[in-house]
Amino acid sequence: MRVRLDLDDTIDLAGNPALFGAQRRAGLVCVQADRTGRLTTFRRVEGALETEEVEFEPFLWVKDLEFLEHAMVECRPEKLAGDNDFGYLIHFADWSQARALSEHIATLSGRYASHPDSPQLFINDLPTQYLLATGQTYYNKMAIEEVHSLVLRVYTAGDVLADPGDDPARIVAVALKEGLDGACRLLDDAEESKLLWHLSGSIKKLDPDLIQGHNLFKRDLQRLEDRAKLHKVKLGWGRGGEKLSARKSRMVVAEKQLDYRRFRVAGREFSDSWILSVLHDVSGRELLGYDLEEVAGHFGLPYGKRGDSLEERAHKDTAAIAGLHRTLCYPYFLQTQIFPLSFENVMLRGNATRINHLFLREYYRQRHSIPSKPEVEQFAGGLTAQEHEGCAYGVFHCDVASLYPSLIIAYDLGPEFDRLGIFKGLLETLRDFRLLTKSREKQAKEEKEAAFFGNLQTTFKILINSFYGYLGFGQGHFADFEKAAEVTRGGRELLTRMMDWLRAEGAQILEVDTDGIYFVPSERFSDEGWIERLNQELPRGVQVEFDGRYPAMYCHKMKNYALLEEDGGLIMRGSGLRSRALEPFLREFIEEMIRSALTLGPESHQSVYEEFEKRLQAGELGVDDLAKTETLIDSPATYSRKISQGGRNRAAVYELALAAPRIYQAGESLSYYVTGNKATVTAYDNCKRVEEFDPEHPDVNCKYYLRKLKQTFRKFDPILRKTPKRAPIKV
DNA sequence: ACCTGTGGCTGATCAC
DNA sequence: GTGATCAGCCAC
Repeated sequence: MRVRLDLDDTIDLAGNPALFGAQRRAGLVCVQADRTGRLTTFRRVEGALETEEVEFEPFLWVKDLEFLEHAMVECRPEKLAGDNDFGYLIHFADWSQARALSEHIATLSGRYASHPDSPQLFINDLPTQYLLATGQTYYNKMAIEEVHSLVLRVYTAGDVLADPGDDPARIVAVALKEGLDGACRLLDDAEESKLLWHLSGSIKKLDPDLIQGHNLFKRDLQRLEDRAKLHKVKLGWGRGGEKLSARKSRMVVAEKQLDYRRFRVAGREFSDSWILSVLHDVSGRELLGYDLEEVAGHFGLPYGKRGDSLEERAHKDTAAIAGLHRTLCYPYFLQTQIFPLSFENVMLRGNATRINHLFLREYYRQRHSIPSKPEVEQFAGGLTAQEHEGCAYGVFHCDVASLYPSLIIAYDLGPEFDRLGIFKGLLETLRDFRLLTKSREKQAKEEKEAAFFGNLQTTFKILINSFYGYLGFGQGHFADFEKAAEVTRGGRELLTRMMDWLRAEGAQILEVDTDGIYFVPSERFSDEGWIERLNQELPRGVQVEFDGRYPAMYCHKMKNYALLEEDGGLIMRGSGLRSRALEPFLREFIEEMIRSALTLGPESHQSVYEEFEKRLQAGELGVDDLAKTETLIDSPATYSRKISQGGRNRAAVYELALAAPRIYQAGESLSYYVTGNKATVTAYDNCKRVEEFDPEHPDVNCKYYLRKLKQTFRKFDPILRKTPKRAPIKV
């Protein structure tokens, strides 16, 4: 019996319109709007594509009707329930009327549509409006393989070993691969314009719903557009032959701001595993760069090398890209069945924005008024504490399961203006579904089934954890900073009570951060019952779990520690211990010192220092070990502007990016080493990119790195020598 | 026209 | 040298 791997057969979707949308029609793979505002939907039914022109009335929310008076727009206002600020919903016969009124209101009020105090709430994207108003979502009742996807990879003369006289930007080949299992085909016409023409023809013939690539937006599509422009060739990739187009866009991922040109084509979606890798690495923080080689290598996928033949390389690369997408897209594929957003938008927009759309959809459905965005306020976060410095032995770790979601549910900390009260309900439903999918994952007999439920479980977890963040999200209509502050305050109080209880039981607390505590137990922790005794002291609705034990721990600073595992593994935490910006040899040095101190005893790390010093002096450390790798947070142009305005200090990465032969963009990283022959040099004046290193004429500043090594040793040495006040308890 | 949050450590630079 | 500040990175 075939197990259908889709959401609809797993959980009660019909009973949860706020979470899954009110209409679960199957197979939607794209919603497209043409310039005049006509809407077309594309569906996969039994593998075939069904195209349908649909009728739809666009809409706009407003605070009051005064702006309608002199607007020459045909529309139908509707009074909404409740007393929230956006009390009217305006319906229009077509998109141009909706846009006209939005612009009219913007002009009259002097506030652009997305301004925090704007009197209008306008979703400036017709397909999104359609999904939101109809309660439909993409990919319903579909398995991920049923979405017709096409991997695309462009190769230029610069990528391959071409004639020196050849233009490195010339496209020599484009590789295409249908889905995970399709064959790779290579378009390699010698005449570039013919190649581009063949490519458009192939895309039309293969008719993919989704075009996948690695660095698709900044690399492949940009290259294609540049060359198409040069040859005056049209890239008519749309389902009706429409041209590829692009607009400037920006994405914020953790501290990085990514500027890119967002390409789009009618009737199809784009997916870029470069962007997905950056998003993935926010939690993993293991990748030094996001090129295909690095990312594919990280996920254990073979990829093409420069020396390979073009066929070989294209074959491997497209397979790696398809594999990357299967892994990285899955949670987004599932989320696309939840949110009223296209697959592209689900990938490219943040968690809190997505949750905002859930609210808007349900309030639209129930014809209820919507609150204005709140005033942004600062609020306190989680509790952190360090009560021990140095080494400790026989360490326990306990933490509160889903701390913030539990507090929100236990104390009903939903947004004040959520008059329909859907916030808590959504959270409870998600929590229940997560438990369900977790158990289905465990029961699964096939690998595919386990992967499906695993991904579903992860998806629910991500969503659950985003709800707290939404409360403190200034752009969310239902954000509530007071409630966000209550949640964190509840968390701090709970942690404080746990710490008090542990101390009273004779434990020595080491490190505390937000929802978990590392401590050295007393003899009263020798039986498993202690966790229950602790839970009895805590409020209902929160659950503390025993998360693990470690033979030894090194406490360096708050949020900076190392854990020695039973099997000898060493877990490093914190920017001071594992930052990617640390030179690899220093990372290794720090790790070795800590390992030595924890396993062989304090003072043993002295010999690690001596060994590294010797290796450095003997020139045994290569430039890759010494080089620093840093990310350009701003674009080099932004950096230059800040420098000229005196807003920031100079930094080596940016100076090198500016001096480099190619253009660097925000979000890219660069490796460099320090040159010169004095121990103290200004890095940004004495640095070189690793690519520029010439082994024939090594110019690494050995004195500079020896000094860094010594400084690092001096910083760690006194802390590594510290041992606990008392001997560990045998438990 | 886009954007989940707060807390904490460290290195580089600069003003003194 | 020292302290302040910024930028970058990381924990949760």
